[in-house]
Amino acid sequence: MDLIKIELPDGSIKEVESGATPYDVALTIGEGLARQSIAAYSDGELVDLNTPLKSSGTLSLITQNSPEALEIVRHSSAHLMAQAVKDLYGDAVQVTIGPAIKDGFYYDFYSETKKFVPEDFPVIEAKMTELAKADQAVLREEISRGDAIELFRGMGEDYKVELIEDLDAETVSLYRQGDFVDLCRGPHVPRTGMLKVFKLTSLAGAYWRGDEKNAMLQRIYATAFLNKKDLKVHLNRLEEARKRDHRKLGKELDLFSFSEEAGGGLVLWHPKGAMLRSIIEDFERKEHLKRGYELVVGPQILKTDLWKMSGHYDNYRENMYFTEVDEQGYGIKPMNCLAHMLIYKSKPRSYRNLPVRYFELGTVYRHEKSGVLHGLLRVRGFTQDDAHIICRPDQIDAEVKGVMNFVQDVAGIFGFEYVMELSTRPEKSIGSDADWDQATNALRSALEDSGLPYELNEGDGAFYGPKIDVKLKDALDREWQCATIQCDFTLPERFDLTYVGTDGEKHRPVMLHRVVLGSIERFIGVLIEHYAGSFPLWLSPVQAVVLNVTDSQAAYAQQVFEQLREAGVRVELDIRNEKLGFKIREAQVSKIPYMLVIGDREMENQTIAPRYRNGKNMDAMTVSDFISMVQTEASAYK
RNA sequence: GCCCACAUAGCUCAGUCGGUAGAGCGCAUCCUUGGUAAGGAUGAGGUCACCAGUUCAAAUCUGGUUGUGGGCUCCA
Repeated sequence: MDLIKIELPDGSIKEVESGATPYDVALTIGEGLARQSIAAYSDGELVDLNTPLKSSGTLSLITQNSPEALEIVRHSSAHLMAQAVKDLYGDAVQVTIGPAIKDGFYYDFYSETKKFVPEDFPVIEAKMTELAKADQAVLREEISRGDAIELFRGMGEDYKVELIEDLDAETVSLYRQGDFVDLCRGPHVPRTGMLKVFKLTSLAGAYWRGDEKNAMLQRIYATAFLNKKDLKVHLNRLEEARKRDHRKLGKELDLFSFSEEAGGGLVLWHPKGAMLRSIIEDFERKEHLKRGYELVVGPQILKTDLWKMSGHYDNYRENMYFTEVDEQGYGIKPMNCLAHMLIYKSKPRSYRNLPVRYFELGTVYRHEKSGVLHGLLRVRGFTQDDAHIICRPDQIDAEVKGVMNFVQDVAGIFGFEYVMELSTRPEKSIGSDADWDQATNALRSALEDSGLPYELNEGDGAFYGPKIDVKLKDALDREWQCATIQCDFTLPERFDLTYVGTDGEKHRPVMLHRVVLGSIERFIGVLIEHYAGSFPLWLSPVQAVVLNVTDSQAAYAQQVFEQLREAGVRVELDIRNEKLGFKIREAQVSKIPYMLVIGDREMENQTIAPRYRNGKNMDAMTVSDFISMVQTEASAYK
């Protein structure tokens, strides 16, 4: 037998016989390590623990402590689940795909007869446990593409056949455990006995290959961990996240509601929610004016012909609401750009006056598919902090950077972490290569200048131009697009926007569509979850509540309340005939930052005794001292 | 829009086998005047989401509609 040299991460070299596996190598170091190992990197490539090593090279073992371990375990758990399902339901169910995902894994099944229900979960879990306890070896096998097609066709697994038919490779790899076989790249745990902690979580429909024209598959979501403790931590985290859910908090804090009578996806803002909105809108106007934007306001409906001219009628009609009066058709605006262009067009423009930056808190209506509505995060009527920057091509760069800085400033104030994505030219697109290059480079260089990481979504741009998307996460870590910057060459063309250049000729400007918060509704949804309902003082709809200890201080409490309200503090008065503890509790539960307690002592000294919502009592102070404290704190966005 | 599930008092939820409904909180009234997270008593409040159907009888079974939740597709 030939000997090969295997270099380990610590630099040491093991000599083993050719054909030895990573498991064998692990054994030479220690039995414990071998037991702990899940897979390995051989020359940088992920391989199974029982893959024969044919030549000298590097080897790095993936143990339970490695970051990759969980993903492999979950992927193997997906196979185990598929095996269990096939064992239980046989030919009635076809397997398709089952990857590991963040927080777990899923497997998609096709069946005409078997409808999975949550009651099946314990049955499937029990079968999985049984199969795992059997501790079957998980074996990799490589066969030719043709043989694989024949094999899966013989088994009646049409979806697997389709997958293999679309593969380029000469050979494909299969994984077998017991009598279950699945097409898979691997790697997997060496034995099913290594899968110990798993839990089926939910059931969902999913289109085959993510295309709504294809068959609807049944997806079972599940999760798996290396030990029970990690599973428990994960379940606790989900529990905590549910407490932050903006839909739950929105009801508890009386911020907003939806009504079946009004219609799905249409928000009813209650006084406290409307106050929060209004605070954010005031903030927005101020910040935009500071940055050279001008406020504009367009109409809520515009003639249908205009939507035809813009291309929305052809490309976006499904999402629009239309109305007709006096035989004239109107479209309710799903976007704000049209009015802004009409304002631009209302008079001749010179290169000297560019860029123009039109800002509007524009309320739009979009007919979103019923299944996608989600609290405030996906609605049908919403207000965008929308602006259109119409500029010369040579100004794109500076304008994009300006918007990026704006976005970063605002994210800093709210304390958000975010993910950025650059989406480039899709296959179906319009405009010249030069335009696309220039716009894409402008966006890219703004991203590079920010020094922050971003993802590249090749070919994911709008048909009219590339874009940067900024995504924020909700309590459950789902990403929601908020800010976006899009370059557009099409609409200026379609609307024949022009400016007179230095040469006295007409030129075509470029338009940037951009939002900073995105939609006020969505932003507030994310904001509620971000702060778990405990808004900083400057955002709190109610900043303070005046509480009297007994009826005898009611008149003084009333006087303090009025003094605060006049000073612009958002304050409430609670002089109900209740014990102080009760009132404190209510204020605490509604997450009001300051509780101002007034008893005989305070009335005597003409002071108030503030209690912060973290439970800390402050020394008594005069009302005017409290007012200036609140003003200082709020103006610093605290 | 598609798949699965769900819809009972203002809120959170119970309601067994088909025999027309309960709790806690909240609300109202009264008692209590109490110093930092729930004082006590009494009372009001429900076309069981909506529309059909099965049945002597439907909150309960069946179908449809609307809405909601988790996904898929799509998107701020």
